[in-house]
Amino acid sequence: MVKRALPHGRASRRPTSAEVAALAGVSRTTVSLVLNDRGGELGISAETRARVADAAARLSYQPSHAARSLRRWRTNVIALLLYTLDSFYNAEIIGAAHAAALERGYSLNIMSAKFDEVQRRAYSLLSGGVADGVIVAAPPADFAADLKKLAENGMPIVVMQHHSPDPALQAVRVDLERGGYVATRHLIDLGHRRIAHIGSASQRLLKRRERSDGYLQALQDAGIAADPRLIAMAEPSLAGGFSAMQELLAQDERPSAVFVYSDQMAVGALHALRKHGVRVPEEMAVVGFDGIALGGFVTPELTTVDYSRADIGRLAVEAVISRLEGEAEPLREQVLPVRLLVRESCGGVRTVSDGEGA
Amino acid sequence: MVKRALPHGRASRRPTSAEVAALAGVSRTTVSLVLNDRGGELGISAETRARVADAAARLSYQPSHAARSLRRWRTNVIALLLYTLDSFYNAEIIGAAHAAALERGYSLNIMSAKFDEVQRRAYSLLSGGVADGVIVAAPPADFAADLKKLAENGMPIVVMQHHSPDPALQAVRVDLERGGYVATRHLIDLGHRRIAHIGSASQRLLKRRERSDGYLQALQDAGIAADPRLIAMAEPSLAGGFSAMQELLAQDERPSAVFVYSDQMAVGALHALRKHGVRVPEEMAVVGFDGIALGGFVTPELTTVDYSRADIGRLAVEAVISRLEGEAEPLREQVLPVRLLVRESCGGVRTVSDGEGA
DNA sequence: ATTGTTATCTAACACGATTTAGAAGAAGGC
DNA sequence: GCCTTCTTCTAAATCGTGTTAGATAACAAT
Repeated sequence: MVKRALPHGRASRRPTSAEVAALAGVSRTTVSLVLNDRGGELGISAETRARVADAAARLSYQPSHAARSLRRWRTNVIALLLYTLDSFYNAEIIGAAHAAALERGYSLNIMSAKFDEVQRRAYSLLSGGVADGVIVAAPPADFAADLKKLAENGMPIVVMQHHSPDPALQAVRVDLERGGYVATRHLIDLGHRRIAHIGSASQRLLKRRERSDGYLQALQDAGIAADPRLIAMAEPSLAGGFSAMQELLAQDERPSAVFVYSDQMAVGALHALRKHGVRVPEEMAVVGFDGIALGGFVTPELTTVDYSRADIGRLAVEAVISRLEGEAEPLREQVLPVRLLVRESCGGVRTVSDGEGA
Repeated sequence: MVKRALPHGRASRRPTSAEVAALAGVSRTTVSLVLNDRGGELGISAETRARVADAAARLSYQPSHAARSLRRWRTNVIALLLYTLDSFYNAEIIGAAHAAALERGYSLNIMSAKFDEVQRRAYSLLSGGVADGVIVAAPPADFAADLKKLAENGMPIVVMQHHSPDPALQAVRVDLERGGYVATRHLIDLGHRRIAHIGSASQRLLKRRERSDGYLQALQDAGIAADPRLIAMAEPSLAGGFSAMQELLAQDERPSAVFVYSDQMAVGALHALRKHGVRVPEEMAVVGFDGIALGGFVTPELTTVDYSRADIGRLAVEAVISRLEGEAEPLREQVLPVRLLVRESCGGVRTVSDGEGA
């Protein structure tokens, strides 16, 4: 055999199935059958199977991902598109998604989709077939249109946490409206009437404002008129929560309670309250959203709307895979429940909801 | 042309370069040359180029990632292996890395490498050629051995933040020893003698304990004997910092200051101090590490050792790409500086170091 | 001896792109 | 008219794998 010079841009030579075949003294077909565990049914003798497996191990052969997915039309990769990687809850979602994917023989490719340019790149990668399916958190309208195109080409796409922006996309979402409702209702039950809301400016891009809708509904059901001056929007970050709270505190007639879009913003808001000498919960009750670990490590400990991040990750992965393997009729939407986690910052009884406090 | 049934596991049909060629009335070769911007030099007329580009756009043609990387020996993907996705600073690293990669025409594939099984999977993916290069945060010894094999096969591998565990791997690291030294030295200069240290249990797996070494060196230089009872190790999390601090507070003779492995642990430690009624900084000075945003939103605001997360991400990506494109002799190691960011929790003067306080 | 059956393995094609080597035609110089 | 040169394009090989259709040999049944 002539040893050619290394072609083109290749730095080194990985072994191919042909080399394994040569070492084992069989054909490439046999190597492929054995290594894909189809040797038994297709009548490759146990002795040959062992010889092939041994040869592959000796060369530490690893099939080429590119060649395999070109031939198989399957990458066994699921893309996970996230907008922020700076939230504590993402780690739980990703961990559970990883475990679920691994169990079924898939890998996760996490992509950031924070900026427009990265979204365009993600779209071109995905339509180039870099993954078999996609899980995505709330996509803005223009990106959702791209994703819809992919879905129409047969790629399973699951929207995570939020409502699906389009019927072509499946959803594994959280009952955010109910979360907003329960949080606000809790504050009402504690006697508050002037209840403010800090929302996320990013919601402007989406059609629905799920948490805010729950807030407004709870006020309406209690016969309290919503006051637009009590609603502040800001970036969903620590700094955003901080500045939104400062805005609320600048008002003549301050609210006595506030429902905040996320725990992260709520931590920023708490810092603003301390800076202004406002005692929590005595002068201002605070309820956040998400149930992140950090909420238990601030003073006062943060009351929040909790839900299972792990279930989101796991169910989203399973939804993609069951579509890919055509196991069952896919569910168009799965809705996960929320629960109010009462700690210190709201001034209520310290429990884990489901209970019916005074 | 006969329309075949869709082969095998394929859900739908994406257009191929052959279809673009047919629509434009040219050969596949021409399509390839035009779409890869080699049409000019290789004498494809402007008129033909326009026709091909138009046909590709009309079909919204996207080259198959698998076929292209099979042929080119290049995926234009850089893998980014992270151990924790729950740290606030990761977002900055990833954001900067993304921007740098995009600018050079590469994409980032973020993989979690938190669990052994995921590490094995990551290794098999990488040796299957799923990416052209790898950026990884402190790999434990067994995984580092795998990475070394990849490096010896010619794959560029860059270790991020920490010392490289092996000379075969490049490093873009932070001067963690100096950070530990500066932080501890600051506490000494403020008059503290009993200075505790909360470290990360994960360091046990690594050869070096960089921050801790700086702490010990500073004590030694000041003629203070290190007291093993003043060193507590725990998981690098909020809860870990909380429990480590509780351990330190249980001692007969409490320290008057503590240098903590990370800001995240420090926030947990601050919560423990408040629970025990220990005033910060009056009764206990605290210095963290990393400079995450959260440190500015806790009470008291956290003094910390800061460094540029963005530079780490950017330089790591550039190191991988310059190896891939063979531009220059690669640097075996790049060391980024740290700076002490003095806020409230240490009781020192509020500045941004570089200054020489009293 | 022929035919059929079973067990085991292989030759050759296909996947979709890039690239090498060279073809076809026009233009120009003699 | 013949040779060279340039411009513009293409046929065919190639990357490493998976898969289809069929080869070969051994053995049994008739």
